[in-house]
Amino acid sequence: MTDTAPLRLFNSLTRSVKTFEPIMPGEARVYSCGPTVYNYAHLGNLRAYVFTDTLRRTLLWKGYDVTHIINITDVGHLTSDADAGDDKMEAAARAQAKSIWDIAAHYTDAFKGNIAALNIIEPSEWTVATDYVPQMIDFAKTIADGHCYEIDSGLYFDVSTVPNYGRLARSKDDEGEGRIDPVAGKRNPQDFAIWRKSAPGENRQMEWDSPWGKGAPGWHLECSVMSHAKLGHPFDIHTGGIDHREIHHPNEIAQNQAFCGCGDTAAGIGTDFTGARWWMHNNFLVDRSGKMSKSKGGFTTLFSLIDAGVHPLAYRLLCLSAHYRSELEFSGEIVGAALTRLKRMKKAISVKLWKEFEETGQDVNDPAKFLPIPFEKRKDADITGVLALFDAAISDDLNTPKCLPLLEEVITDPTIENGLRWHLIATMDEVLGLNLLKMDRSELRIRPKEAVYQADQIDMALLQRENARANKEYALSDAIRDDLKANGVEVMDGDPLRWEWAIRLDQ
RNA sequence: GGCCCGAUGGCGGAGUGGUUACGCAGAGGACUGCAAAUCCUUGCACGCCGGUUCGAUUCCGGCUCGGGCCUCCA
Repeated sequence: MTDTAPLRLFNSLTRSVKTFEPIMPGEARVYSCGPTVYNYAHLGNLRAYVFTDTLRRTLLWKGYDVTHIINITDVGHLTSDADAGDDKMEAAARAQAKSIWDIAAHYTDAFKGNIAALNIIEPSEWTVATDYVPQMIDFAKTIADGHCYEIDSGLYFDVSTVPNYGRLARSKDDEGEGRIDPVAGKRNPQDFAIWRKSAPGENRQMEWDSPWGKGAPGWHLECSVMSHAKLGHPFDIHTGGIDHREIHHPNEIAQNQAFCGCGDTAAGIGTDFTGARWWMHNNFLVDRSGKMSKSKGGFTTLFSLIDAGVHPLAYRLLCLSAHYRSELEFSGEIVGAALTRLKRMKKAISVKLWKEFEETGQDVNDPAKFLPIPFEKRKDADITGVLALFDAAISDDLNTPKCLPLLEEVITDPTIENGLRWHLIATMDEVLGLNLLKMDRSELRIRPKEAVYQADQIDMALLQRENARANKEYALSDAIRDDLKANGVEVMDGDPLRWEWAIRLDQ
């Protein structure tokens, strides 16, 4: 932390960039709102975790000891409107005729698979909402008196009992002309459910006994409870999608204020108490019709990208090519451009590695050459100045789009000696997570689901073509190449990889 | 209806009061039997109207268009 630039981060509370100061020196405690596991994550959802991972990696890069929690929401999310709809999990279970627990397990596994495919570092711990129901009930008991009131549908939080409600959202108190009919009995339009009672005669797969009757916790409760249980309040940074800035996080803050009993200013904390010092929000992935969202349907998953022959890390690169606070456009063409960019980076590296091997006989895969420059030696090692620029860019509120050209410069600059080059790439890739050195280039060549040929068939055809070329039978060799091309295979004679899938990305 | 954000070259996307982002695509060249891949070179921009300024893509105001939130959402 002494030898790198001060880390400056945007805080949604103040809508400004400030130098990050941890509560405990050398430590950073981070909580990220995780997925509701009633369906597959779409690419827009995943952008949030690439952002969070960039934050995590940057903190590690700067020497912080990071504790990072991501929750899995397997209870409490409603399908629709003001607190009266189905639970999303229950609805999905019914639709698929499965146990709600099976639904949760299936989509949780799928999500974790996506996380791994994107080279996102696993959190220190995944917290699962249903594991914390007793703690949620305890939390609710603590705040019930003085902050909550009971009506037929459940226990509600009265937002007028905490100071400065909604300041994160910058919302106004006058509600205008909402599109949703208010729930009968609520004191304020913004009041939200802490505990939702099961309706009489309703048979839910997930319900618990509570002082307010059988039912399930409200969605906002879990994040307050799990962040408090795992990180303590206040912790350093709370992350989430920008949509949470308006409802979920203000509600979480209100709960935290009520639980802490500390009102707006907690003694000894030195800042307005919200439960976290920093609230950070990533912007949306959008397409021509607007933001991607689960409830809108027709979304793109990482799985469908892979089926089209796009490596997940191309999507990661796409995310890194824009600032996390900017909207990012998505289309097949756009992610295809990112894939091309990633493949070129990988190729430049692997070609240089191979040349180095031919010249010096050094093991191409020697792990020692791929080690990042130790934190305390980064300044000395940075004879090119490029590492300082990289540090400045990432320290400027995680400006990854500015980092990428610096990485590309390190990869291609002929004046950088290879030994240093590998260490510089490894050092930068600690933050960017593109797995540039250890992964083999051929791993980026993903067979599209619709592909006709198998790899061994292609090898066979290329062998025949080589024979034809050796005999100067160019009509035959060209015919083989044309056939491959017609079936989505590009022949690349001058490339050690020899051939590549042609990616067809519509839309 | 209320609140908020954005508008950069063909596409994506940084940034800046006066000098290159960068990537993808395109063009030219090298290489190749011809291509592809790769390498080199290269053209292309700051929504509209006013204002401030010696000078604005960058600051201010208005307009137009697009998007988000107000309901579950990353």
